[in-house]
Amino acid sequence: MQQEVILAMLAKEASHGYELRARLRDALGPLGEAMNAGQVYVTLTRLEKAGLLAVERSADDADRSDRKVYTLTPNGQQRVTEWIAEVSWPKPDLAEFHLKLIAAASAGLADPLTIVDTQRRELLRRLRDAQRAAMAEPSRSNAALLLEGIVLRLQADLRWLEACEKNWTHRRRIS
Amino acid sequence: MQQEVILAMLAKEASHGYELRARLRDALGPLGEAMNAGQVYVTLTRLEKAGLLAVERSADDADRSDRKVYTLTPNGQQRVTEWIAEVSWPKPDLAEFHLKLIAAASAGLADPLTIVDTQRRELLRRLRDAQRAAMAEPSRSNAALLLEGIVLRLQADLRWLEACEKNWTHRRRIS
DNA sequence: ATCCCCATGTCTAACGGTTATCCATATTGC
DNA sequence: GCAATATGGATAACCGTTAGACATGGGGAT
Repeated sequence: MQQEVILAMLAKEASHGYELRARLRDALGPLGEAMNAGQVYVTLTRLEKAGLLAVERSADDADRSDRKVYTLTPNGQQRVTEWIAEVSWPKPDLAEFHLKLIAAASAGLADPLTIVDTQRRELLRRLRDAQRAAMAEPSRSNAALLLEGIVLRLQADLRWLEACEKNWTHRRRIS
Repeated sequence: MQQEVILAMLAKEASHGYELRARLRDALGPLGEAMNAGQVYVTLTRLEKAGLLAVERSADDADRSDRKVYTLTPNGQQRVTEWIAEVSWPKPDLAEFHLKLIAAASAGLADPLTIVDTQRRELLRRLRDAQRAAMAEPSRSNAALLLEGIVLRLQADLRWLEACEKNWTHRRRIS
């Protein structure tokens, strides 16, 4: 959970930490299930220390003044604005699997083709799950859109596994 | 850099930390450029503390006995074996961008379609870079294979951006 | 010979994301 | 009434990453 996501959610309205988590889960659909509240609070605490948000005592829950409402500071607001204008994308994370194949082969630990095959089965299973989940969501909803991205990702990764299979098959022939 | 990758590389042969990094970089091609040695040493230290590898004083460099050679312990060997048999895949990481769009729209910070457009340009640039890099690598090499995966990934993500554009265009019409 | 740069090799503090678990209070269902 | 659940908060620890520091030796330029 990137810090800026939390800040951006607070740009709309101040919230309790728990409420923030609920809003994030709502936006993520099934993919937000695994998000735990501890994560949100850790991030909120760090952001507060950095002066990007402030804590107010809840006014709404008159009999529960121990409840915190988190709200952006001007610095926090500015950070959100900057973030919106920034362009970034997650770093590719295929290296671990790639290195697994290489290490397994070079150390004689396993047949890379077997590893690829097993992985393919898992990705196919995940693909089916994601497609099923997407169809269960309302059309054009936030969750459906995100799941669509996951589906496309998995399809691309499966194509890469095909390429891995070909590559390692060829190497096996050579050696 | 996942711990098990380090362990698996050591399954082939014991190495200096710096040597390990070189071997990893070799396997990753251009994508390994950013990997710094500090990262490897942090991981090696943690693994040593966990009893998965041991340190021996370098015998090869007779006049440089302060050099360390890292080698697997039996527990480390076992962990590698287990890892090879495990099936996992990186968690999807499209949520941050997705939430950026949602937050920007709901807090009135920016037009999601503008964000998508800007991001698309960036991904296209990265795609060209990756394709160019792939062509510069020897055919069927480790680096070429990994770059192929990156290319496929970027293509999938661009497709998702198309879907995002459609989705948010439709929402704009509705509201 | 001396100096500087680079390569090999090692180390470390800090940041940020994640996870598991704990605590507190109020509400709901049996 | 009691247990389970929901709302709300907190924290230690782990792990990957990053930036930067340090040490030694070799090679090239002066």
